[in-house]
Amino acid sequence: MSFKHDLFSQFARVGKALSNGNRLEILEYLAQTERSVDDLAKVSGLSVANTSQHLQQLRQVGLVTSSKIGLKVYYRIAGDDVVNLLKLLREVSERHLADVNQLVDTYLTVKDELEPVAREVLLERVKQGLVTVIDVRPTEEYMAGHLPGAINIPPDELEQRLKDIDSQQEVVAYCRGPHCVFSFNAVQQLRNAGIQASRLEDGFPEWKSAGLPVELSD
Amino acid sequence: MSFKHDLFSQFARVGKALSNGNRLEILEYLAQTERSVDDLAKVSGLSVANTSQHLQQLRQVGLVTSSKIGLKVYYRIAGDDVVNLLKLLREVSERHLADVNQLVDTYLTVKDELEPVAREVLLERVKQGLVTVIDVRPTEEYMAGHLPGAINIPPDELEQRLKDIDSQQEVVAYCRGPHCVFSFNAVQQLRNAGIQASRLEDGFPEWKSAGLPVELSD
DNA sequence: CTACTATTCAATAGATTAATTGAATAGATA
DNA sequence: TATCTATTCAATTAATCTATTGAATAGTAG
Repeated sequence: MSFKHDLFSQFARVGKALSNGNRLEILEYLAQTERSVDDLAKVSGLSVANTSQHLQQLRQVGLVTSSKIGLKVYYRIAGDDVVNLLKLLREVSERHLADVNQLVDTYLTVKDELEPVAREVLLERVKQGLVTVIDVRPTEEYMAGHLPGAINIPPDELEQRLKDIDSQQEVVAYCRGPHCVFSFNAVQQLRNAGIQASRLEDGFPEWKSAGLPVELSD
Repeated sequence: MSFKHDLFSQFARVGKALSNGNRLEILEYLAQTERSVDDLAKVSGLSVANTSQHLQQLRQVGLVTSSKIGLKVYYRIAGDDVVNLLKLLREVSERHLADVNQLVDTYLTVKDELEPVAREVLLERVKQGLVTVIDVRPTEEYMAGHLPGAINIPPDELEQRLKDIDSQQEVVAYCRGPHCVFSFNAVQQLRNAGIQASRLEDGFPEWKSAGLPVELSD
């Protein structure tokens, strides 16, 4: 039964692309916005050659696409289904791998108290002007797309900008994904400042891939 | 940033479990029903020791669970989320890997003509008694769970049982999953016999994990 | 044309993986 | 108790993977 064997081998190629932590990290960066190779090398901390090789592997199985503009080669995620696959991979890991929960519990100690906000609920409250949404990702990622009405406060600017935030209103923070530490820290800081704050359950890529409205900056 | 690194490494462990065709095949068998090690070795064509090692890898990342009953160790899929992950892995592969489409086109030449039936549509028509549903998997898999009202006709029995099928009624066939050849072949045979036949879009595991009703035989 | 930048290519060493083989173990049966 | 069965363990080989290094290539700018 060669067909069955060949077919599973093909599916396994995609699994293999997801079998390395550095590639998964690169995919998370690309889920925020397209980036060039050395841009990705910088944020991931890998060498340029190594980053390039990982990107080529991802491209070979169709998880990312690329195009050359001038000197630079820009890579981007191939589609929303890839974002969904990554989301499900994280969820399955979290549900079935004890080590993941242990890590989350160790590093994100505030997590249990946080009760993340669901996407649909947030959208309604944003429309009614009842909530301030802050995007705690780096500005370049915010610029490439963010939640409607969200204001951008990168992690290192939060402290000095606390005074600009309406302390009477509820604040919801989000960043790259459900395990991105930026939003956990932000919520912690906001609460310490006496502001009612909570975290969005997922990050920007999941919001976007769910087909919810997205705003661009130029 | 050790947390981020460690977390992606954990997710990568699950990816790694999905990075081998034989393991994916084993997971598909387990998605039908729980099975013992040498049972799986037989259906997959792998050696027992090799099968055992693959199963241990799957268990280590929580994709399957096991329990020993008497001499035998029975393995089963850890949850519906694992079935969904496999489904999405297949879909992403099919959408982004040209090789998959080429394989499907080569081996399942009838595919384009088939227009698979959607699950919800089928459920309605089954309730109204408008359609005969046949499960073309091996009997042991059928026994462990099948669509409501489906009759079991394993591939090698179809020819001799063609005369038992009401040729006035529409027939829908399904098997292990969207790429399982049994149902393609069955539809072909049925059509050649002048029966109006089509394929269910997915297989039994996807039906079950979608929360749709399932019937058991004893 | 030359120098520079961003990316890819090619070769390499060390680590990991898959499958095989044969032995070890746990539980059932005679 | 001795034997049989199902599974796991341990050791091995060949193949593959990751990251590093330095060179090659394509495009840009002076």
